[in-house]
Amino acid sequence: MKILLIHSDYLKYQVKKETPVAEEIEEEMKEGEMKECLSVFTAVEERDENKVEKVIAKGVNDIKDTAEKLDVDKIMIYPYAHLSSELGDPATAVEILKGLEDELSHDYKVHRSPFGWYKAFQLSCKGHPLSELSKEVVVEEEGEKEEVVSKALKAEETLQSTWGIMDVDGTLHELDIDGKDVEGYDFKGNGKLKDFVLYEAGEKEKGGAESPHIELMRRHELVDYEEGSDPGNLRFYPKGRMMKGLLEDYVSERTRDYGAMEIESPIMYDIDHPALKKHLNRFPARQYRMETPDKNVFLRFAACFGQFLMTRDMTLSYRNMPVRLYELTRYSFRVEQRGELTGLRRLRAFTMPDCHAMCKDLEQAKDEMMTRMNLAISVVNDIGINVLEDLELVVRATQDYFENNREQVEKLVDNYGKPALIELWDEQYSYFALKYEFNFLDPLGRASALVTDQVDVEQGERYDIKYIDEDGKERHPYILHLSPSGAIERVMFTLLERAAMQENSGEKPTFPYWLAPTQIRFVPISDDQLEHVEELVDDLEEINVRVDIDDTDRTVGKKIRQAEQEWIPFVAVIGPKEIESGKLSVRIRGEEKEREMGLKELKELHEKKQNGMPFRDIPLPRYLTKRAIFVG
RNA sequence: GCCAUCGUAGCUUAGUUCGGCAGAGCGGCUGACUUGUAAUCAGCAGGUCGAGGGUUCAAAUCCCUCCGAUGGCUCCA
Repeated sequence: MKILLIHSDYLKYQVKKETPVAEEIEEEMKEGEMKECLSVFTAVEERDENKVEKVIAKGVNDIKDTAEKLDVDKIMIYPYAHLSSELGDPATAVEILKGLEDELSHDYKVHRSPFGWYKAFQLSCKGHPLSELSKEVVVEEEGEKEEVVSKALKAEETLQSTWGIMDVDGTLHELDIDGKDVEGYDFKGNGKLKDFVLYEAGEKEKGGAESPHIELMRRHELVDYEEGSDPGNLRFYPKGRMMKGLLEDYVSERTRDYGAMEIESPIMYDIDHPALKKHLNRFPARQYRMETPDKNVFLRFAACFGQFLMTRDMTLSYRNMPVRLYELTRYSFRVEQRGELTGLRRLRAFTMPDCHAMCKDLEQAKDEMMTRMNLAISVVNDIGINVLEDLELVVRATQDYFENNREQVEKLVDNYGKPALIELWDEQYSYFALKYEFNFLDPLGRASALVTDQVDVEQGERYDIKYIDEDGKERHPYILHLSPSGAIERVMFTLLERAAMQENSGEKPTFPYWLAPTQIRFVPISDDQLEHVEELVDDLEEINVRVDIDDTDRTVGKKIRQAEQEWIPFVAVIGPKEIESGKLSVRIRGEEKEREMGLKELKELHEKKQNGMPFRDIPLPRYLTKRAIFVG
């Protein structure tokens, strides 16, 4: 509803002729006049339909607000269609206008001019600064929005789960969880798994400390908050962008190697698209919503939409299956509740590698899921996160699915290689019947999922994705949803948290070598060595090493300290001695004493640590004196 | 979203209890020093005290609203 409020000396009207939508009126309503009043020109709009009472309440509120400020006791309600181009139906309009009249009558003298008549009117506006005011009365489409996005969210709230631990040999131990007590399994030597159970199903200790990665991501000039955006949308500095880019490169390369076809799809979708609308109802998340010039759209929370709409239009035969599609979503968007956001761990905009496989039947889906689990294990290990030591497996399924496919779950747990948490749902709240996750546990027992794969038993049909089977009949595929590494930001979160854990246990914290922003730093003792160092750096860059030079006028001690604080793996001090001997004095991070070696040996050490992982050039100027500071 | 805590220079922070001149260290800049494996010395610049409103002779300090951050609840990649 749109309203235009005018503080008037008077408003006077005479009814002339009825329009097709005119309300029936008494003779006495055919003309009217009010002096020293607030004139309320009103247009009821389409979006007010079905929300009559709320619109009235809100409108009354707004009008009273203004009336109080202007200190008037008379109100003229005047229907005025020209305020809006999206008018509601006349019956609703009359209902709302009458409602406003009734409600306002309690406190004001109210006159309502008739709806749907051509009228002549004379109006005198007082002309002071507050005398003209237009307002839009919008009732949040709570009902509607909730309907669209939250069925799965709501279903999840009432979900009943039973919990268990499955051994590698397939034995399932049912857990009895009461607060901080877990019975039914001997967690000896497996404290992390117990922490994980408590995090998922029990109560954990109160009073958590700030996640260490938050300070680290800023101190190392990787990532920072961006107050100019929405919460959970971060800025990446050059070093952070490089690290993230390398991870993106690697995960994408490995996923393509597995046989996935990389595609690209839009980040926004029509909220009124029938298949998408139903899909939203089966995914427990909130979306960013926005208006384009022609449509109401939402921002994707994963790559499903684009890939499914694409496969729906494809011609598929059983011979093509499984069909694997991959996209690195930069970004996926989820409007997580404000209090759920933390640093790199939980964001509203994040980069997720998302790989779907269309499988012709459940048997093929099971086999494919196993292949993909091995891909994920290999990818995560190679990145520098130890799957067995650092992560915990959970398999979640509906009770029904588990009973009929227990063998699959046993194989997944066996393949992972250590006891896993099992969650069984009493009903299927979302589109998947089974999912597994690799979860990282921080020292305070907070779990974050990285890798996940799901068996989707609904959306082949929902999106009308079809393949022609051997018997010539059309069938809907089972769809797997894999993120082979988990969100890239969350991978960075895990790496930083792990570094903090190293530090706490007395080790020197490190980045995986292939991700270290600077891999080798040269520290010349004085400016005299700069020319020589320059040659060494040129030489090293030939074989793809990220090298830089500390050419500041700090003391050697200070330069070393600086390099240590940047967690640089190799630091080479160059003075007259080294130039003389042609050797290098190399400090290796984590070793007590520096080592003397030739350039060749340093190159070999580099190659060994780089281990064939992707490479990007150093993202900052070679000379430290040329570098701008991003954070303190 | 709810509850709690927090927001002072680029960074870390003192000052907020009980209203009364906004201070320091690091970093930056300038100069000196040209240095041998985790902090060289001196000087200078740098502040809408998160934003807006209110109370007051006077607000970083008290009150209100908003924004942002952290932790917990809930939830996820």
